[in-house]
Amino acid sequence: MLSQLIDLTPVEQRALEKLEERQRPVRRGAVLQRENEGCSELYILRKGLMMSYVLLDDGSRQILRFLFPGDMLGVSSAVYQEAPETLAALSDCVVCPFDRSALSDLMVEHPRLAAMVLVYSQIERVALTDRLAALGRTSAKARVAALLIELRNRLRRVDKSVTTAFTLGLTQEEIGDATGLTAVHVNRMLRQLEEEGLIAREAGRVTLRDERALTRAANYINRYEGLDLGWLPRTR
Amino acid sequence: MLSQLIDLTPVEQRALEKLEERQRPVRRGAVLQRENEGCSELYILRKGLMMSYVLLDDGSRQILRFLFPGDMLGVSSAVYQEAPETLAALSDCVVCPFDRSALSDLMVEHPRLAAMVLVYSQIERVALTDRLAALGRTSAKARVAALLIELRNRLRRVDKSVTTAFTLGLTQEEIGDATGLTAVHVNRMLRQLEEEGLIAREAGRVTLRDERALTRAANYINRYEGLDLGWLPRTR
DNA sequence: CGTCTGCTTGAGCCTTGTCAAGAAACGTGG
DNA sequence: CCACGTTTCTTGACAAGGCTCAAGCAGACG
Repeated sequence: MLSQLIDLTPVEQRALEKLEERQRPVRRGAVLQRENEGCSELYILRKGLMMSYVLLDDGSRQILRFLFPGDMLGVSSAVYQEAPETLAALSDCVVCPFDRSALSDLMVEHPRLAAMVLVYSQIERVALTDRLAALGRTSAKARVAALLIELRNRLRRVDKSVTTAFTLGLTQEEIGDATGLTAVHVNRMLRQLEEEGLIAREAGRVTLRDERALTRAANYINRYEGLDLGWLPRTR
Repeated sequence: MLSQLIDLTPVEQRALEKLEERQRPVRRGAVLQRENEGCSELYILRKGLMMSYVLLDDGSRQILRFLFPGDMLGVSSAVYQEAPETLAALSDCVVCPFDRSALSDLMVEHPRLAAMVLVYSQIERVALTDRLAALGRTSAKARVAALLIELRNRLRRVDKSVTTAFTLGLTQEEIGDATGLTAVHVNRMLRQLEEEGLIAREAGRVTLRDERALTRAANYINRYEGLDLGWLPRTR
């Protein structure tokens, strides 16, 4: 992920690889980090699909973000005594845990990587504000459409062969928890998108049939494009 | 802001002050940075209240964040060729503009300040996820209550004399654009909170009368507390 | 003094949620 | 490979929270 945005020097590459020295498998459904529990580790997701979520006290869940291979997990938790969100695996995953001190060392020794971590966290921030605007100001149909496009785009970053069809490894309840809807209503929206010819569905796979109309319905922006990183520090 | 979280060395303090060398007044209602326009400057807000928002293509607005003295503005815009959000002044303000390269220099020369910028952006991120959960999963009343508490808490960070009463310099339409509601419904919710004795209102001032009940109704968490910054790099 | 912006309130509607029940898919142990 | 239990999907009927439209009012400001 970090390495996809700029060309790294061999030294920087080695520093990043050092973060990924250790590997840990995580079973589907397992929780890597629980909200309100202490935790001083960060992770890089190597394989699989994860999510972060919070539980409200009426028991409802808000999924904050889906996490893909290459993503850095738990940065926000590292800043707090107790994790502000739960990290859970949606499929069998592999993560590379590393200590907060490793992040600290990285920032001292590789300012350009430090800047990249900041850039990365800003991309994530803007993606979150997009979702905030979606939940605050768009219809149920638009939110579901936006979720589908976003999932496809992020899958494509990992696997270039993904084009318009993909397996969405999510239940409709999970889609609802991400978009602020009920599972029942998600079902209705998917059906509606299907009836209108915007998507097709079969056996857990979704095909985006009219991407233009879908993007328009969703008012979606790909936040991994349009970056300007020319101002980053030079390599030491 | 950055300086409130940890003790800085004199050298670090001077580096921060350098960012605030220049000052620029911004009139109430003025726009400092417009969505989709180029922009290579960042700012530190010195005085006044600002907001960041996006406009959707049906013309509706989502306010993303309110900005208080000490906040760093435009970090996310610095990462993109075009600003992802608009920055506008809600009252007469003073900002200190500085160039992206100054941020870059800071990260090279003061790793601990670089880490603080990252910490700061993570606090903001978590506050955004709280709002995401509020919009996705809580009632109109809870959202309005959460906004009131958050405003009070952030005002108090700037001015310790603020306790339970404060002037909220927002129209009900702005509250609506922040909480994903219409101005009309915000009005009804404020009235309801008042009738239930949770708040009092007079002439633009709000008093939190039953903070415990309000916090419970809002399920609000103060994200400027509970930090753990022991792992930050040592000063060089 | 007139205009404009913001606040307030009511009536009716619409999007989304709730509840319920059956069908389909999935996973597991025998 | 089958049988069973469990999860997930689907659909309908109904309820409700929040939106729209509309109108009156109050205060700010030129």
